[in-house]
Amino acid sequence: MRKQRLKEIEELRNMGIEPYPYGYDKEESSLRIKEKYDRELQAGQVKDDVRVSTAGRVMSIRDHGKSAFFHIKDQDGRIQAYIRKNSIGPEKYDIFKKLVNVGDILGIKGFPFKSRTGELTIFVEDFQILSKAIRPLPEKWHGLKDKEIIYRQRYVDMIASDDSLNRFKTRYKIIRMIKEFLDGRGFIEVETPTLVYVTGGAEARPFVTHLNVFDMDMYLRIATELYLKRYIIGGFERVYEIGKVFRNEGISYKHSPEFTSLELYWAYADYEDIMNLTEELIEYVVKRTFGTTKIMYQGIEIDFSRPFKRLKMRDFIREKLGVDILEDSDEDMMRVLKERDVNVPIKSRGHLINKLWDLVEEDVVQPTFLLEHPVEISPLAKRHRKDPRVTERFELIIYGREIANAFSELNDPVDQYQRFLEQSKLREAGDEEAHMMDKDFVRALEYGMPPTGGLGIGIDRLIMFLTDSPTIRDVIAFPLVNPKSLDEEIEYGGEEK
RNA sequence: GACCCGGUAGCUCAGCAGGUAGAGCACCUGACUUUUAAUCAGGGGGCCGCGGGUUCGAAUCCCGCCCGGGUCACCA
Repeated sequence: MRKQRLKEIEELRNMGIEPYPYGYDKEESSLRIKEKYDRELQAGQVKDDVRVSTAGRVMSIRDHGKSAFFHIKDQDGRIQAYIRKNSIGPEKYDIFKKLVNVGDILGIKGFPFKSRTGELTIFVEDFQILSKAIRPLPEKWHGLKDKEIIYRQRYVDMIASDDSLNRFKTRYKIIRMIKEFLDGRGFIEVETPTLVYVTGGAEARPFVTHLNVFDMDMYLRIATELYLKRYIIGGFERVYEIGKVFRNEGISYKHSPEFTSLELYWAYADYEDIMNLTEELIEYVVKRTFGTTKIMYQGIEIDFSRPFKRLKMRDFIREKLGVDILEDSDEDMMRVLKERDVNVPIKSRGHLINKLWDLVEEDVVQPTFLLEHPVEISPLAKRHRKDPRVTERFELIIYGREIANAFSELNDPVDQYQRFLEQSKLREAGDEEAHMMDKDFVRALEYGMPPTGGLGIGIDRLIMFLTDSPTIRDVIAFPLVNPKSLDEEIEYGGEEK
């Protein structure tokens, strides 16, 4: 088929038609044209006192001999066009019939009318080939189902599936809404390094790279936290960054080695303030994107209206499993785990608590703030002012998944140094996910960081909910895939095969 | 990492009691001036994921590998 298309391109050039011209005067989108004329025209009615010009990819052609209907698709949707031999002239019509195929990019000019069946259509008076495709599109009815092609060649998926194209448009909108909200609250969007000397702000294995000028290993950031706090120390009071972070770990429906995080830091605020901000932010985004706070995710209705439920981690686990993570012994907790067939080597009390939580987290479906995690599992959070066994921390749980993590930030340099020290010991003992000692960050804290509340949101996971996507790969346009040997030979012209 | 399922035409899939590789869409040729999965007639198109084995003969059976999907485990 490629051979056939390459032949056609040659034919076009022989006729003096450039199959890859430089531009086109696209005046209106398919959507705009429909908005303008759809209501005013009745089926069969013609509006030939106006002219429209648009462009897009040919998605289907229904040839009737001396006339043809076809659809073109652009960023905003699809629109039908109608071309007729006696209107456009036999030469041009012949070019359309023989040298225009599904998949090509076409510019069309003409006037709007409504077909017998009532679909707004452009009566084509002139067209121009803007790009010849030499590969065929996927099947028009069943579309593209092969996940491998969907992820490896997302451009094909976007062409074939309006849902896919729209999903990434929605992603853009959601991120824009978040920025709009935060800007309105006086937050300043900043940038921090992606290449770092030491990683921190999360527990994760980093990607390692090498800097030639200093002949030293460097890392890709695993979080933006420690640099954003340096902004706060420097004098900024409300900052945020939306950006990629990298974690050299497994891939799953909710994990990607490269993902987008939002982190924000708010001086003089505590975790209560952050909690209020978080639910306002989420509600705002959902409402502005969908016009309602209720959306369906995988067949279940999720209501994002404020206030979100607040639930103390201790209370919830006690209620569900009958064990108290603050009062009961490790043995008691172990017993509960064993009763539920969880048999894992226990590394620490914190690990036990995490495992208990894993047993109950899927019971939390509607947006819920999980509060006051024990100190053992919250190394970066301040202790609770009323109960030193827990921290001023919350996670936002939706559909059993963590969407956000926040706390009153630790700003005591001595305490921070101690925690780094403990972490680096773990690191030396082989724990690749333990924090590295970040002496410059401790030094920065020594200059004094105001009391600060911080928030991290997994943007991709949030977008999964808002686009009803079952896996994170569906909301990352070009997800990481196994490179696989590029065995496809690409040949042009001449050669026989 | 363990287990399960899959990889056949550009796409969606059938074929798997071992015996010349199929359909629909797409493509090419022809007919058709309001179709929308247009219709009708004809035609071309395949390293059956890769490598090995069994066999007179393998898309089909056996072994290994690669790639993908799912479940569980690990991880947060």
